[in-house]
Amino acid sequence: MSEEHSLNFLEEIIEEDLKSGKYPHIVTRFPPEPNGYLHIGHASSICLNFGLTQKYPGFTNLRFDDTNPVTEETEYVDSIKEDVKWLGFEWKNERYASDYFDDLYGFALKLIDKNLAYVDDSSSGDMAAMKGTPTEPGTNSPFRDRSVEENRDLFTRMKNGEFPDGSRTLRAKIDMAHINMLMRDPILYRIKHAHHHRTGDKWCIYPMYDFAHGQSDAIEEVTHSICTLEFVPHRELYDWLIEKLEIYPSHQYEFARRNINYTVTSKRKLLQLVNEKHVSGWDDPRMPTISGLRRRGYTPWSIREFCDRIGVAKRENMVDVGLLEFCVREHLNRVALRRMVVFDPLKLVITNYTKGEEILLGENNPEDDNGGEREIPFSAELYIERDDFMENPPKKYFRLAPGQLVRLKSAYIIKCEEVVRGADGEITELKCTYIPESKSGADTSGISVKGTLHWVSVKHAIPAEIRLYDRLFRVEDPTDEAGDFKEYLNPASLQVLPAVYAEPSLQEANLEERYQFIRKGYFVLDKDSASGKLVFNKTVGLKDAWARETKKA
RNA sequence: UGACCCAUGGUGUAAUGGUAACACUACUGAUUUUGGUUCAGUCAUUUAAGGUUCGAAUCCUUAUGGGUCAACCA
Repeated sequence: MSEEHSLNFLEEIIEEDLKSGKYPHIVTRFPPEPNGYLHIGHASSICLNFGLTQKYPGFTNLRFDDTNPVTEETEYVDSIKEDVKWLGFEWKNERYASDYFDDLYGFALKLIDKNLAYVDDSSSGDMAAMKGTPTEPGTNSPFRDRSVEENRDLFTRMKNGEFPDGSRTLRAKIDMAHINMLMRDPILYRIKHAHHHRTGDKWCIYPMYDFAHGQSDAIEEVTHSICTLEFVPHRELYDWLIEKLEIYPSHQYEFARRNINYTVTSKRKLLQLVNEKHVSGWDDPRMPTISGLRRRGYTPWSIREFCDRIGVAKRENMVDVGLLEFCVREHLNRVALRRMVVFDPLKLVITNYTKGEEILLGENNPEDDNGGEREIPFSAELYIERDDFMENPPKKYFRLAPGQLVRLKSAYIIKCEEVVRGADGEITELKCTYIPESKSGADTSGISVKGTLHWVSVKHAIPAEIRLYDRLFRVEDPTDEAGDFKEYLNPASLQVLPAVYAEPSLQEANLEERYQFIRKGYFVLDKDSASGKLVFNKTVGLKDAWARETKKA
């Protein structure tokens, strides 16, 4: 897809490692926690991890980081697998941190035996107090010097369920004065009498992230464990545990997560939007989730292309959503079937058209020579877009106006002869004449016009519902604003047009196909459609030079 | 007030001591039976100040700015 641009910093590291013979092949993993749906930010990580092993010898595992049973659910596991597949990637092994709970338990025992871990009876409040601050050292827990035997006994009993939640933890014995807060005797295991989505009620103690992630990497012999920047301070602990446990030396590398403007990419915040019904669900087409983007009409290719274009680096960033839109337009322009749909109808009668009706042919896609054509019924009574007519047009307006010529797409050139008004002065109808020799594809009129309009025959039009979307938030970075991020939701992010007029070929619309409603934008059928009821989502609009022009004036 | 990470056009990424490049956006213009597409063009002395060097976006120092770290979350 994308050939030879320069290497990102991870590719440089990997090429170095491969060249030096440090590894014969590489192993990466994509490690989501199944506590929410994947979003566009995850797509970067997915494309990175899977992309690396497409480019270099090796493979990528899908590993669920399911160490916190109270927030994790099978529903999320299923959605994550579906999304990764839909994006076009295949994992070598499907693994779960919970697959390794027995190994992890053994690792904990090993640390205890090496006198590098201890059971602490302190409350979380006490532990926080003893932790110190980034500028002040912490103090040792009074339970820090228990004997190996006592620690073993207590930890075993923790596992056996003899103690209530929160009463004890297993901590690494490192250094309470360490400059890195994470090295101040981090918690390794905590007691949670909770049902786990995979291990059921087998365990009542669960490992913390730091005691599961790196160890799982080591078990799978992951060579390059890639995560986001906020884990940089964890790397020291990651390395310490691997060293003390004497397990496979996986290495952690960090890159900057991708932020996109006018949205949020935090599973916590997205969950709030879902739970508080600000959106219809995780797959609401306004959501930056993979499932939302899919329903919105984004293609896997466009998302991969987007991730490819924004690249990988270590600096904070805010990517313009306009680039995502560019990527999807780029793809849809190549594949979308052209169709005509009138959103806001104005009736147009061709007074000199006496043939009754005829079938015209329109190309499915001008970008595709093999795209074929579809039939479009034409008659004397048509609908055009209300804002494609102006009684007193400004300069450079080359749509329809009294006395002005315009082409009807794939049909004839017409001229506006008369404006008909209703009782309240509202324009109700346009009377036009057409030029019979100007038929599309067989034009012998010699007339050239500036404007081309889409239209639909009144008698043949079929109804459809259209859902238009705008950005979910009014501000670029809702998280950066004062107050709650939800105060910045865009109240006009969804606009429903319950009954537009579509050309009849759209009767055959299906979920897989992408459509360009000519001069309107790209659309995709929504799953809410039923037989006899078409519902379309707007994926993204066309670039609109005229709108820019009018805005300037 | 500590430690760590980062700093290149409006945005995102290149340039690995030797002419600041590519893409998006924006703006010009050409083409066009979608005001779409396509094509051509325009838009930066690299946060600042010193230093090393024949030569610095790149190396060093300091400053400034931004981010991260005190969850029994990941």
